[in-house]
Amino acid sequence: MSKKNELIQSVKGTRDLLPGETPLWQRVEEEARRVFEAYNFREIRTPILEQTALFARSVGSDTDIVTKEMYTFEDRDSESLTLRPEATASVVRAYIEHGLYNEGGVHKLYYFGPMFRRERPQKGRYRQFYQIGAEVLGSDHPTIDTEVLEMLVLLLERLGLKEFKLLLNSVGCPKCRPEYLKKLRHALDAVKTKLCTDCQRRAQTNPLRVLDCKVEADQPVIEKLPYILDHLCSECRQHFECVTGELDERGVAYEIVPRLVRGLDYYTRTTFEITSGLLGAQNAMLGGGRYDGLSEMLGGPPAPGFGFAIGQDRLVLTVEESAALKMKAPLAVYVAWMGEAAREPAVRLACQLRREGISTEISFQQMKLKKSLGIANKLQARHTIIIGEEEVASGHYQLKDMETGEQRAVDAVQLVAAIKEKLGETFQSGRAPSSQAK
RNA sequence: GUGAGCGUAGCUCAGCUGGUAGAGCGCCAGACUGUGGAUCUGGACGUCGCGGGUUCGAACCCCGUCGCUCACCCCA
Repeated sequence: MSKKNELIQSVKGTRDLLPGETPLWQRVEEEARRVFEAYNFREIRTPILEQTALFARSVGSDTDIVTKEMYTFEDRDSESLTLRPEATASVVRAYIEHGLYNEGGVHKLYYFGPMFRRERPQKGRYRQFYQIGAEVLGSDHPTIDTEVLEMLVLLLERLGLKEFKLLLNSVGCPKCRPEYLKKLRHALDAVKTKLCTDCQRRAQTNPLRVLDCKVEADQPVIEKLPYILDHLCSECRQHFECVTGELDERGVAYEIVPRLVRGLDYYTRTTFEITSGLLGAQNAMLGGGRYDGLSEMLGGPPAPGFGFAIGQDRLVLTVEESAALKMKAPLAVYVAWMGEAAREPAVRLACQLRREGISTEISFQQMKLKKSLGIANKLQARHTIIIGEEEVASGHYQLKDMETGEQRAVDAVQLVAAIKEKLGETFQSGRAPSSQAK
């Protein structure tokens, strides 16, 4: 039990996004929406809470996520529930549950939202973290893979990112992978003793991960291990060649990394990751791939899928680091009033401005003009409207441009129009231009 | 779950070999009865993370604990 008066702080691995940083988050979300919708994706919102079995069956009951990272608890009726660790399973669940496949064609869906994984927090990794993801359900055509990758690269470019790499691999399918794994295990048995202790353990638990080892001394050994790319069945090989061929056609740069491994069980064929050097140890900014058997695993009809998840926390970090976006949240108008006679006209004017969508601040108590201007300055207001006894009497208010310091008397009746004109088209909303609808 | 580093004012940090706290920024007020951003002057704000130990005396040394950060594992 916590002591009285003890400070209560946010749960470990969760954090508050303060107004200083939310503009950047909004910017990223707006750009994602715009790009996704340009590719004809539509938003889906699924619950944060799901039955535990959903993740056990899709992500894989032996994966780290399921065995030790999920927030799982018993509901009052002793049903086991879990805070979603990822969203692909939920999207596929919804697709099946509502029979979207009956509509025919492919479904292109995107989502935003928080995910939960109980790991030790570090840079770019949180227990509540945010993903922006998209899924295409209903076809295994390689062009889908390509189109989605093209879309992702466009999004990153739109956000001003330069330092990123698209890493590509194929992990085969249930037809070719088991055989490959057998070969890999066999090869590992022969060289195991030359590897680091971590890899010796991985050779048992998850042989694919050995390929991903970063220990310098292990590299010569790892390079001689068989890669799955050389052991794909003909269908998987053809699919992969199609994807890379079309990426070339579209001018999307990529790097084939035969050692790229994903941690979720449901992946088949194409897998990929986009990394950024600006991120520290957790350099995977987003990842995804194809999951052709997932729908069946969840009791649905055959419905091949391809998707990705962007780590929004990490994306925001790189956008910050690359300093491509300077966010300002300028206020359009500050209304300064002095004297009781000015109060009502000032309040009425502020209301009018706000109804026009012009961001406006007004003090709720009377103060010296000097003080008001100080506040207007701190809020970075573009304009200050000064209303005192004289202004009320004459019906002309002082309109001051805070940047230039210029000031003139404007007829109160024409004030809103005058401000609109001064703000110009880009600032109709009174906020930065990023809020323009698509 | 494992390891390392760090917890001093709202923020960034200083504080020599132990003598009960300082700077810059920010904040508030004034110089300037209705004109901001500069300058100057003054002011408020600290259980030195918490608990225990050593000591005449602890922000400083020791032990424990909590928190944060980074890394491992794994992933977004």
